[in-house]
Parts: sequence; C-alpha cells; structure tokens
Amino acid sequence: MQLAALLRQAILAAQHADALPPFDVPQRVPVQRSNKPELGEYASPVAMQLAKLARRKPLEIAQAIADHMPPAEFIGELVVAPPGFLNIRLDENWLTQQVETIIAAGADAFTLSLGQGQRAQVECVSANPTGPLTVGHTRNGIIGSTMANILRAVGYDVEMEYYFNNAGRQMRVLGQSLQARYLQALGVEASLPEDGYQGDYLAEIARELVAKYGESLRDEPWERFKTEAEAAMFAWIKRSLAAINITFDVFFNENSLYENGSVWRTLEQLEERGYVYRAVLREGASEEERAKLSPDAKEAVWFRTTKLGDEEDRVLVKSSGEPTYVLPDIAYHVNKLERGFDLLVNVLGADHIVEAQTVRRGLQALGYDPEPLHVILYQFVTLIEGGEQRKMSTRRGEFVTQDELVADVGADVVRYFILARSPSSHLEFDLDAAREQSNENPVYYIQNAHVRCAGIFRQAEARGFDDADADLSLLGVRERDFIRKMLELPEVLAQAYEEFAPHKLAFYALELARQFHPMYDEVRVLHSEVSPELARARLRLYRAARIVFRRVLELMGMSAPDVM
RNA sequence: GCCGCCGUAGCUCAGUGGAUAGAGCGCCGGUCUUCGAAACCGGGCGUCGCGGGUUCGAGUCCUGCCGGCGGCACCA
Repeated sequence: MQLAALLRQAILAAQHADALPPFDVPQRVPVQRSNKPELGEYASPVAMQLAKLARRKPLEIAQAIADHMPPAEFIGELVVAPPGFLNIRLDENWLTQQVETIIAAGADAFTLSLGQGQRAQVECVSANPTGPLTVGHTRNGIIGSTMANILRAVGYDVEMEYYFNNAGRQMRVLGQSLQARYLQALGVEASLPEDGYQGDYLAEIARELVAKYGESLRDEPWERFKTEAEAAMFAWIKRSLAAINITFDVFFNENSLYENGSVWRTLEQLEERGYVYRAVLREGASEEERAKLSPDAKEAVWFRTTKLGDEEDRVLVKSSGEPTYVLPDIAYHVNKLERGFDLLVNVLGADHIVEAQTVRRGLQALGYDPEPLHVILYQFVTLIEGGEQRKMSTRRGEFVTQDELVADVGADVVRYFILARSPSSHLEFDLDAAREQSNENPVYYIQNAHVRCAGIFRQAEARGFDDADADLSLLGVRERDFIRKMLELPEVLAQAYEEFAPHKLAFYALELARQFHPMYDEVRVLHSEVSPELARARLRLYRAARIVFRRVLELMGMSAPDVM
C-alpha cells in the first residue's frame, strides 16, 4: 500500500520543515482499514506511536504529518482525530474510476507485483501412494494450492510439487497385499501379509489386473505388483486431486536422491561440518533410555541437532545402515534450494513439526540460509455429523476418504469449508451444514453473487443494452461502498501472502458477497424506473463485480457458475 | 513430565498493539407484478478460559495457572 509510504514521506517532510523534531522514522508506518467507515477508509495510529520519540502530543504530531502530506490523486481527505489518529478518505472520483481499472484488467484484476517474478515452490499433499487420500491430505492440498494461487496473484512464478517415496517397507507391503488380492481374484489360496492393506480398493485393482493380464502375472514377484499398485494409486490420487482443482507440476521421487548419491553426500557434508557422531545411544540419553537398551544394540549415526538448539539429537542412519526419513528430507530441501527457488512453502500436518525443525537445522548445519523455507503447519480435521465427532485415524483403518467427502457435499463446498479456517485451528467439518444447499451455506451465498451478475448480463444482452461510455459519477452510496469492498482484495492478497494465511481469502469472499446482495436488491439495472444513463453506470459496476467475484472464487480454487 | 497449537456470542470461527470486539449458522418476525428469494429487512447474544505484568493503549505481547488436541521412535 503506497499510503504508508506517503505518510512516511510526510513525516520526513515535517521534520525537514521543523514541524517535527528529528528522530529516526520507522521504516514501516502502520496503516489499517478503519473500523469506523464514517471517518474514512484508512486510519493510521502512527502519531501515537511517535509521541515518545518526538516528545510531542500525539495530536500535534498528527497535525504536523497531515500538514506535510504529499498530494495523491486517490486521497480525498486527511483528518486528524483524537487521541491522535490520522483518518484518510479516498477521493470519490478516483474511487468510481476504479470500476474501469478493474474492467480493463479483466481476469488479471488486482494482480500485484510483490513477488517481482521470483520463483516460488509450494510442496504439499506428498502422500505416499499406499492408499486413497483422506481428509487430512485434503486440507493439506487446499491450503497448498490456494497458497500457490495467492503467490501467483502477488507476482511469483509458482511451481506445485508433490514429494513421494515408493521404496520403503510400506510400499513392499502394498505390493505384497496386491499380489495376494490378485491371486485371490484368480481363485488361488493366498493371504494378506502381516500389516497388509485391508482396504477394498486393492481387491478392485486386482480385478482390473485380471481383466487386463488374465493369469499371466501368477508367478510374478511382489515387485511387479508394487509397480502396478503404485501406478494405480497415483492415477487415483491425481484424479481425486483434480476433482478439487489441485494439480501438480512436479512429482519428486525420494528415490532419485539415493540414485544420484545426494543422500550420502549430505551425510558426508554434515560430518565434515562436525554435526555427526556414531553411537549406540544419543549423547545425553537418560538412565531410563540406557536401561532399556539391549546388550547387543549396534551403533547408529546421529545428527547433533542439540548444537542448533534442539532438545535431543536425531538419528540420521539406523543401526541397520538404513537412513531415517531425516537424511533424505534434508537432501531434498538442499535440492530445492539448489534449484534456485526464492521462496519454498511446505504444507505439513501439525504432527510433523519436529520434522520441519530438523530439516531447518539440517540446512543451517550445511551452511544454507533456511530463510526462503516457510512451513505452514495445519491442525487436524474432525468430521461432525449429527453433532457427533469422528476422529480420523489411518492407523485404525477408520478414515473418511476425500472422494467420499467430495461425493457427499461437492468439490466447491469442500474447498470453501476447509479454506475458511486458519491452518493453526483444529477444523471441525460440519457435514450437515456442508450438505445444506440453501442460503444457510456460505458457499452458495458467495457463488450466487456471481450467478446474479451473470443473470443481469444475460438480460441486458437480450435487450440489446450495453454499458459503453458509462458515467460512473451517477453511482450512489451503496455502489460506492461496494467498490470500496472490491478494492480491499489487493490488501487481502498481500496479507494472505505475508502471513501465509490463505483463509483470509475465504473470509473476504463472504464479506464481499455480504456487501453485494443488499446492493443487488436495491440497485436495479433493467427496471422501468431506472434512466438509461443510470442503468449504464450500474451495469458497468456489475461488470466489475462479476470480474472480482470470479477472481476471488478462482483464487480459492472454486468454480464461478453462471447458473446454479 | 517437556514441547507445540487452541480457548472470543448458544454452535463453528474471524480478529495486522489502537477508537464502541465481529461474521456465518441457529432462533423470532416481516418482504417476491419488472435483472434469479440459494436473496433482502428488522430483532440479541460477550467476565475475549483465569490471575499477574509490559504499554499512553492488550482479545492481540510477556509470565504463571486451568482445560482441549497433538507431538515427544533407530515410523514417515
């Protein structure tokens, strides 16, 4: 917002003119949306904050700033109010003219340049292909993909990435489970391995294999079935994600980090920098841990994270010689940084917090600046139905899949309900509310605003009416208030970006619709009592409104229907 | 026990250290002869978990309790 910059200039100018004593002017001058709209759109409490520095009364400081404010076309009025607020009102002509600015920008309306074309990567979902996506993954993907949309809108070049592991024990069990299902489908006696995957989906894939290959896979090793299972699972996962508007640019296989040697190279580098030791037990282990140790326990390789503020050191390589997830994870993030991204966003469930910290410490230990890496941690999802809670637990095989949820309430509702919560809050997904297809459901309330705009244009077109050469000064209070609301979008975007808070978009969308519907009722376009000039101006406004609703819905990954 | 997140209206939740704390839902009552009523209009709801502290100013920052959830693996 350039208002903050102007206020800063005004402070400097006031000092220059001896209207204010010399002091260091803060880089960031606070400006906020006024919560008293009758006093103007924006308010700044800066004078009160400077009172101590300047050793003057806040009111005097505010007045000095106001007196030296550089002129700007969008500022209509700047008023000082006790105890020291600076209230700024937008210029009315500038305001109505923004309708044209929005229409001219069209689908790119309110695109910002904060990212300056820098490269950002959003890594999210990253579920291993062992089963269908659950609602936990859904929250992950919705936060990630919306964040990606926001980053694009503020001027980043964005890539979506999905990280997966198709090599571990889980995948072997998956392959063996499918093998058993395949043999069963052929009528051969076979049982699932211990800890095998119970889900019906493997039996289904097995039937498809029979249809495709007949009995020819009968003597194939489990590895063959792992490959088949993985392909089927990924096809499924991609289909599920596409259904809620999530697509990826890159699927990154953890295994490639082993193949190109970077996992072991990472270990060597950590060792060279003195962050590694080999021991049966971590340094500083308690007596209790010592006592639990079996006498023939072998050495593991440890990462001395305590040197970087951790409570205890972490294992890099198990005594079996196999790395834990920590080592490839660090190698992976080194890889991300080496690919030249300026910003790395990683969406993780709250239970992965230690993992996030350890990766960060790994990068630090290797001499990288972890600053570009930002992790969005989100809390768990609970489904509520009939007032009862169901907790998600993959371990107990008691989970609701994303597909079930989407089939139940629809993709747009899933996206909105999940987005409309701060990631740091536990999410209670109320199925009964989500199923509601009426004004009780904010999703339809928002989308209906777009539908109503589309309706106006259908009618206008049918009557051969257009909005060329509209005189926007004819717009009334309701319309102007709505324009004010539309103009908040860039601020919402900037804030959602800076705070990694995609949910702000959802709340804004509801507020915008809340401002729209009363206007729609009152401000008619194609009505016998509305003069053609006025109708043109209003139609022009609805054209901008339609653009903004479409823009907001698309940023949230939702559809902007013309009819419902 | 230690660490993290959360605690704001009946419910689900917003709330960048600033002015009189908000929204949706729920509840009650009204409104369709003209662009879609999935809408509009009116009605009330608060010890911001509790106690200290910092500040000109605290729901917001610090601290101690209380409660809910999660994490404390040679699983990922």
